[in-house]
Amino acid sequence: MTAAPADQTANLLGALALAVTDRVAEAVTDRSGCSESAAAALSALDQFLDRPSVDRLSQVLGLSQSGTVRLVDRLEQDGLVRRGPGVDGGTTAVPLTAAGRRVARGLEAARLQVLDSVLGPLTEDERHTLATLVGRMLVGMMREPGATRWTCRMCDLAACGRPAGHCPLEREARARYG
Amino acid sequence: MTAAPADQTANLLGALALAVTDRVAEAVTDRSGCSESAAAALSALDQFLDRPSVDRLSQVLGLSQSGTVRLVDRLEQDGLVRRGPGVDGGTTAVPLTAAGRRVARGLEAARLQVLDSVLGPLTEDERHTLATLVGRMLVGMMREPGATRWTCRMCDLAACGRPAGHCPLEREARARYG
DNA sequence: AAGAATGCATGCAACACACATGTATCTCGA
DNA sequence: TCGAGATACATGTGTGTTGCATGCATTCTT
Repeated sequence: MTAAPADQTANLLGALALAVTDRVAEAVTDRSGCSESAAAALSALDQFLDRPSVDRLSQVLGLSQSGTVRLVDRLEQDGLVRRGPGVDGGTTAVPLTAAGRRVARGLEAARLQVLDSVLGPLTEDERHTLATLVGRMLVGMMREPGATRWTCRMCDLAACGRPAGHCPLEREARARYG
Repeated sequence: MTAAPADQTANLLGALALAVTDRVAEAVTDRSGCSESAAAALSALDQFLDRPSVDRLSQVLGLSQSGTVRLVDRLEQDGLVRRGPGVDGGTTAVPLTAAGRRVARGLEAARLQVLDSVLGPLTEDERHTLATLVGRMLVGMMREPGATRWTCRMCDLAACGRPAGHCPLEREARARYG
């Protein structure tokens, strides 16, 4: 048995990333009945933003401003969000409706369930090891805040452990930018 | 410091998968100047198939048959593939042109470069550990051959070590289906 | 108070994709 | 050898998602 090629790990990582992203997207869109970007928007609205504006949402999702407006149009038409007055007159807030929050929660659960099943073959110890390595890679991929889109869109804040300071990205961000 | 939540690993895995997929897609489309599915098609045509037919391509990419026909239209229009007679009169072969192969190779290199940089923070030992864990997860995600789309689309066969029998998916497939 | 900047909305267009259908070729049985 | 069914590719049509350019309202700066 000859040595594995140097790039095998890289290749496997790419395959896993693609496969996992596919499965999550499939589960999430099946569960919520809405498109991928709509799902990402709902997830973000459920978690990231206090009083989410259209503009902020466009940053999180990496969509253009007009694209985000259309997306919000669709979500509003489906009764998942409603537009309201923002903090000042120039902005519009986009809070979730009760139905929207329900869909968002379901979609997050579906995501975590898929991810959990992917981790199925690993022991507890191995998961811990994996978490460490993945955290380091994610930290390495960090960019300045507000660069393009959130690397963490679709993240589950509670699961991530961010409030308790367990999220490696959050910790790194604190260390870098205070 | 309280214990990390049980789902943290799952969440980190999801974040990494999304981030990696994003970066790869960005690099690949920047490099090749074509869409994501076009890039996947070029990669597949460069590697997976002996005498690729439209139908087979649609299976690999998980596109509908008509969608694949349009995709091939575009690729042909860009001079990246050319349609030719297939093995029998009913089929059409879609080999890469020289230009197409060049683009495909560049795109694969861009992909591996991104993945390699993601692995940057890890030591050699850690990469080895990661490869083992990722391989196990991928095997766990396997489905019957011909299910929907290839989990390995965009894979680099040489990097994967498939010819030498290093690819965990290939090994598992052999064990299962001979 | 005037001008610049910011944020949201809309007209318009492009792109990728799916569904339904049409057409050509192959396969198999009588 | 002929015809029925299967297979594979192509095309008409419609839809959903996105971006660009632009218009308009509000806020900030000087």
